[in-house]
Amino acid sequence: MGLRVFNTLSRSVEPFVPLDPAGKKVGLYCCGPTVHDFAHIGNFRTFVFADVVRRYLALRGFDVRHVMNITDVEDKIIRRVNESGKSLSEYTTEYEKAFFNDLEALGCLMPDERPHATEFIGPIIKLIKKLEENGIAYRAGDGSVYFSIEKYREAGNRYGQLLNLNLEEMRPGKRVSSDEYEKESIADFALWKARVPEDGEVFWDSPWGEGRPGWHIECSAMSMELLGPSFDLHLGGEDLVFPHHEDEIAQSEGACLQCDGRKFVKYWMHGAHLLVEGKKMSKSLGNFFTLRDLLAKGSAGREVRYLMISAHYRETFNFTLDNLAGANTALGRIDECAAKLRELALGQAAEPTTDSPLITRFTEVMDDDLNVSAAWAAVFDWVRDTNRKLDSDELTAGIAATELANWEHINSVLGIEPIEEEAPPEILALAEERQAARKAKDFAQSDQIRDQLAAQGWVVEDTPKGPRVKRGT
RNA sequence: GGCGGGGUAGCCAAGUGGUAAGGCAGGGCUCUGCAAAAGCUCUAUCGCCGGUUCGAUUCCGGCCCUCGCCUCCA
Repeated sequence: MGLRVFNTLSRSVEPFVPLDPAGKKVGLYCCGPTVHDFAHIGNFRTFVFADVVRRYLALRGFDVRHVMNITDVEDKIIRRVNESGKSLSEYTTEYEKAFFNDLEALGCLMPDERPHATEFIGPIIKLIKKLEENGIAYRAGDGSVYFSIEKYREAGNRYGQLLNLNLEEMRPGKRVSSDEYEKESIADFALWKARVPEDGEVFWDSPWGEGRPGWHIECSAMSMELLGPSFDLHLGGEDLVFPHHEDEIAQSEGACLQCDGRKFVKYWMHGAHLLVEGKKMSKSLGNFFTLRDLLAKGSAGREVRYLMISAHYRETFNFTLDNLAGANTALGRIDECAAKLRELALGQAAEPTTDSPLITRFTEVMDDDLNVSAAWAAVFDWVRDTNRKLDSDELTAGIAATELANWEHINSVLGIEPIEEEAPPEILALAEERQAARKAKDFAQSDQIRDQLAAQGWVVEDTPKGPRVKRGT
């Protein structure tokens, strides 16, 4: 059995078979952040999810090309740019930098491509022109260009592939009724927005005059430009299913760059949102967190990551500060176990044994639509089992090296950076001094030294083989 | 109003037609000069009510609660 994933297109779990005839290359696109502010932990759940997908595909032997776009032009950004008096790029660069810092702190691998919307104005225009040629895009009185869902349907396409849509029954929301765009139908969406005074200096020339791209078209243009008109995986948060992803399909398939029977995207995967303390994050509830908020409270990025991938990606996850505090303990057990194996292995190198229970079980549950919860259960069962063997001296250096390699193999997916720090000489000297005091049964002295070490952030453990010093409180 | 997820121990969270993984927190024990670490061990009848079944937490129906989407949104 190979990897199986839930595809939003079919609303079912399907075997994952890449488009590449050789079954090797996989194109993966994940809608990235809009850099108008610091991203919050809810945003990051999606990006960590994408990172796990990418890493697991790699472990499964696929050659993944991971693309994550940066939306660096849209309404909110333009408003803030005008308020701040900065230029567009001055403004967005700051948040983009913060975003990638946070992404790294969360143990995410850098996406292979990180395209900016503003760098793809050419391909965006080209795509809109194609839609115009196909009679699916039209110009409105205000100079903007819209996508006509009616024309798209008349051309034999289906609008509403990712969800059941009943446009006639749609309840017009506040935003729609107050909408002053001159579009023909309420469901139509902007491909190109004509320049208005509020846009300030943010605009580009186009065949339709000065303006800027609509939001949905950016992703269609960037993904197809970098991954081709038909690619394997498109990820994003569940809220993007409609309209963003549905519109991406419409634009891309409406442009007919893959009208040879292929689809724009073969598998759509959506990550569920997270709640904080059982509630939707909101500033007034005091449960709105960015990653830097949590780091400032003393959490480590890997603890946040662990929590984010402790639950299945399709389930709403309840993020609590209590559980975040416990993540440190849980990860510490893994560190501890790995550190003991490392000591025992004495630097001996080993290859992972793919038939080990740990790897077999891990792969089996991850193949089943990425059941990370079950994967963690496999990890912790392995930790307990390994500790037991360690305690009873059952492991040889060679086996320890292999077990360590096995863990590192699956950790290439979990992405939990080990915390390891060599104790500096003065700390080791103190530990030796304490050991001497213990030998002399001067426990008052040895305990005093232990407190001294603790004050400097080091914990000393007395094992049958002598004292061990490690980081801790 | 339409559509779609959920409700499993103090918290988080897997899973299954044959009485329930894992993590955190908590209790007991072993080890230890004391600790720490580690190990062992204890703590749930799976929202409510019916139905199907030899047997349901798992299937069906109803109800209650909760979350999301319905053109800002990860």
